[in-house]
Amino acid sequence: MPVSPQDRFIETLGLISQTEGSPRISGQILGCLVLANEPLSLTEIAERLDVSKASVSTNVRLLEIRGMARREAMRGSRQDHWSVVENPHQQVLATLADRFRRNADTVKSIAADFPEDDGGEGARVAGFAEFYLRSADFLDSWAQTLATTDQPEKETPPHVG
Amino acid sequence: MPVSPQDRFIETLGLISQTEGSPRISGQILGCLVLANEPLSLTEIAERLDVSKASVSTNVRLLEIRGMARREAMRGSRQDHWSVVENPHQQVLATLADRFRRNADTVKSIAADFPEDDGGEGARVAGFAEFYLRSADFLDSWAQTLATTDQPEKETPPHVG
DNA sequence: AATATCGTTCAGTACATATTGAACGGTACG
DNA sequence: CGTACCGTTCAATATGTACTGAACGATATT
Repeated sequence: MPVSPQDRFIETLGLISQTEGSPRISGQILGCLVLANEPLSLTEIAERLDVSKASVSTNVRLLEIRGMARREAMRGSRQDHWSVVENPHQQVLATLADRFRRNADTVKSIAADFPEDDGGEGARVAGFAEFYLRSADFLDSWAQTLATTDQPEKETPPHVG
Repeated sequence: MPVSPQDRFIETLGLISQTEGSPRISGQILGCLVLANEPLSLTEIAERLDVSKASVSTNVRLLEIRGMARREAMRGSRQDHWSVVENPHQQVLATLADRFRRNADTVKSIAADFPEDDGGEGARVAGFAEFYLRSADFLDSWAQTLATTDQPEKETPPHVG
């Protein structure tokens, strides 16, 4: 009994998610939404993945925080429905950039506490901070690239904002 | 009793490492090596961080695999000594690029298994694969940037190789 | 206003893995 | 050839957290 391409995609995204330090389920949910191409209810997702609704509730909101999923109200239904945003990766890169920027701030303030005659310790720490800062900038420009390049694949540019 | 900037730097790198899904100790070791600016023995690292030598052994080799640390033989000592490489971040970015490339391959092969009349499912999956592939390229170019820009900060370009 | 239908929260469990102490193998020294 | 010194490996433990079932609160319908 070979597994379907759909299941393999979902499972793969779950594994990738886990490798990157996120809950496996969040990746699986993402795959689910990508395949569906239409808003899915919390119950539908839970049944599709065979997990509890509590997990779906928690993790779909995690995706929302990361800017990858969006909650939508469906006409004629009291249930919340969820779908992927236009450029899910763009959003997650921006989030990642924020994290790097925070890292930069933290390390930079530490670097400032080193005395002058520290034999270069403070300078090396500051170098780390600079890396995080430049990384954040780089990630942002990358996200920008995705925004412009992925757009044409949609037939109707949504002109968001 | 305020903690020293050194300790805060080490602890911060440990936290960041943990956030990114790696063992905390590996980040702490990295911080240790950065501050030291000279090769440190396994025992020295273990005592500095107050952790077991077993952990240091395992995690310093993890840093080695990621290309951030290098094992060095010190004249007159039977002990292995460890130091950070010139551009630790450059190496880790390249490693990350490899991972993305593997993700791209995996997802791409899954996308190929979708039938023609799948309502666009296969195309969306392929879009994911393309993102991973382009991400890998982006990471590589980023690493390249670091290689050229970080070099001047050293007074004597080591001319490794 | 009462009831039903949601989504969320919370305590508890299960699970993965980071970390450790002790045993092991290998290599240089006497 | 035995001994001491390293680094690694392995089984066991500790720790963090993903996940679940059940209780809760809120909202819409009747």
